Amino acid sequence: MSEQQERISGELPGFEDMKQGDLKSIAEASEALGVTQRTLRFYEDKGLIQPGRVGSMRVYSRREMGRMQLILRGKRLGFSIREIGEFLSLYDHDPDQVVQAQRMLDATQERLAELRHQREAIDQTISELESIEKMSRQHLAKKEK
Amino acid sequence: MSEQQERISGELPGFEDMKQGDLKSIAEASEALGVTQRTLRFYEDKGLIQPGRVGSMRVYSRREMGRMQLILRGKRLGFSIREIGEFLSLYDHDPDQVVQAQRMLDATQERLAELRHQREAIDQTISELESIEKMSRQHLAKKEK
DNA sequence: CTGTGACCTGACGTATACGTCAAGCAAGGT
DNA sequence: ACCTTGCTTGACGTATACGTCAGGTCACAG
Repeated sequence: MSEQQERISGELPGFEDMKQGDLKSIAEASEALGVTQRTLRFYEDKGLIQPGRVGSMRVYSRREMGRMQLILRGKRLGFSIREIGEFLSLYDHDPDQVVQAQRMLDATQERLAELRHQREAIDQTISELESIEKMSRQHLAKKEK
Repeated sequence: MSEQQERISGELPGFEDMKQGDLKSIAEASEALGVTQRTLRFYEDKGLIQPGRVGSMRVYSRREMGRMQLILRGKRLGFSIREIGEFLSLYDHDPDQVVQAQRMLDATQERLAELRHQREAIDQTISELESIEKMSRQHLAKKEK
């Protein structure tokens, strides 16, 4: 094992539980989060996270892992990376989270409106497709004879 | 008015109603269909339509207009241009439309499954967002005091 | 000395459905 | 002769979220 990787996750054999504060290498972080290393570097490029460095190697602390959870949640909710970046940025520079919560509320409502609209569109499309389905079946049944 | 355009839609002044069979220039076709000229050329490139030519100018007959309606409908239903192209191709080379109807049925069902799945996902996302909405409001209400 | 593994930094590729120039031709009007 | 209109064919641009090389460092194993 190279010193480079072991400096972080295994330099104290037999003392794994004591390694300082859950610091993870990029491999461990991506594993734990279920994303690729590329994704972690990408988010870093976009300014969403700022892992520490040991030499040139990235080090992911609990803070970064927490931010990543928020980011992934934001993605599941359909926010773009840019939007998520704005939330996090506000979150950082807004001690009592008032501005932040307000913007979040706004964005949430916009997104809800979008989703409700999409839902209607999908429902319409579904019923249109169902009628096509029927017609196709009838057409095929006729030719079956 | 240039001869080029008038050859199609206006060469018989006073007899506009008699111009042979609803032939349209690209401008008229795009106008009637509510798409841009670029779109018509794009679909032609992709092989979805084959308008005739008078010299180098495209001529849209009722047949092309009909195909365009099908194409636009397919798009509204969420099929990709490639899929639509396949339908039309089958439609062309399948006299009694049995193969065609079968493929259509398959694709329709796949799409329906997708949409129902999407609907569930959207419903989940909506309720998650609604709970975030509540929490944001509470947070703001607290800070309001 | 060389191979191997984990990491690093660019930088180009991907998919979709067109939008947006750019440059050019033909023909009628002024 | 020149301008304008309508049309033509390329060909590059757009947005998003990464995927996928290519090329290079570092340190230890054999």
